[in-house]
Amino acid sequence: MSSLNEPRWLDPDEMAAWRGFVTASNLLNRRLERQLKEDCGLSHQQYEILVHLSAAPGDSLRMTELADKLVTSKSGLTYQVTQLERAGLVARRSCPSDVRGVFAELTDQGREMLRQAAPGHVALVRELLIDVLTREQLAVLAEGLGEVSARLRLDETP
Amino acid sequence: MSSLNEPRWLDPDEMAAWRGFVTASNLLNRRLERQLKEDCGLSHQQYEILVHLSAAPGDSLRMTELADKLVTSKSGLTYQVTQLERAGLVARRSCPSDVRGVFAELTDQGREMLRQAAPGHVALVRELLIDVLTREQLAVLAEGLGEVSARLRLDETP
DNA sequence: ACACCTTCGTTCGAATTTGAACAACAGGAG
DNA sequence: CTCCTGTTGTTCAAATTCGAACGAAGGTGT
Repeated sequence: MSSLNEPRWLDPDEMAAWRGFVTASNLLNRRLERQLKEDCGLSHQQYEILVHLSAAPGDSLRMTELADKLVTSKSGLTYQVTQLERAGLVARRSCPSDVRGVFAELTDQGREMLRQAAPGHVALVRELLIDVLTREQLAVLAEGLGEVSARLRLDETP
Repeated sequence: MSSLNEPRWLDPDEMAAWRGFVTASNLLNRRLERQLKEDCGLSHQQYEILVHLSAAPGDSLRMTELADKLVTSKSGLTYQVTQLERAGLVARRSCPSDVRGVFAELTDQGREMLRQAAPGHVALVRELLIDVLTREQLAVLAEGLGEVSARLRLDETP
């Protein structure tokens, strides 16, 4: 009876995992944000845009595709791409096969900015997360959170 | 030579862990945000404020202490507590031992809101994260990210 | 060709977040 | 006591975020 009406609360271990996840995520974001801003005047989100573009064929991606990779809203991406465009790091290019489509493309200046920003960022990610964990912990994290992400992606657009 | 100038980039396993962490975090936040907003009109941040208050002795915490637990800025907390105060879920109380101090205290209405909101929230956290992972994965996550959080806390205020 | 439904990216207003600046106070060294 | 340094919470302007609404275009079935 009670098991049907009462929710299954988190036991101490589960709670520790959940709180650890939330707290680590917040603290990390905060720290990376600060470092990137001071170091090269970029927000973490802007940095990630550059990263995803540089990893894409032709250093360019459709707006929607990029928004999906970043896990952000379309309007949020529109805003940030506009900012990066003003800074000369990204350019918009219209899509040949679809008049509605817009490509965000990394400029030479954007590539150079990324080349300059990446080392410090990666070093910090390493110091704060990667090098704190063992190889086994990293593997578990990758597999577990990969699965979590995959399932979340599926629920999004069924 | 090059090892001194070239940063240690992330190998595929490390990258998978890092991307998994960032992506899962974003997707989860997004999803929880949506659910809480629809379900009871609260943001995730506001919900967490209620949670931390209800877990504190006397259902109340100093503003600074609460901001630390939430991992947010003091000004951000001031804003959100004001919102919750307007909604009648939280009340401000001045501190007896320190004139500058302000306690945020959970009201009866706030307790009731939390009682109503918690089941749905916990169920979703379970569905999207906890129940997706094995007991071992959860343990690794708790320990690993707990350590990451602990180290980040130390750097914050040296 | 036509209606119909979906997709694309942007715009808009509202809500939120942040860091810096601030005033008021606490606490300790001298 | 008196300066000096650090803390506390708020205010402020600026930047960012989101969802809903939108116009425009793609794609499909008839």
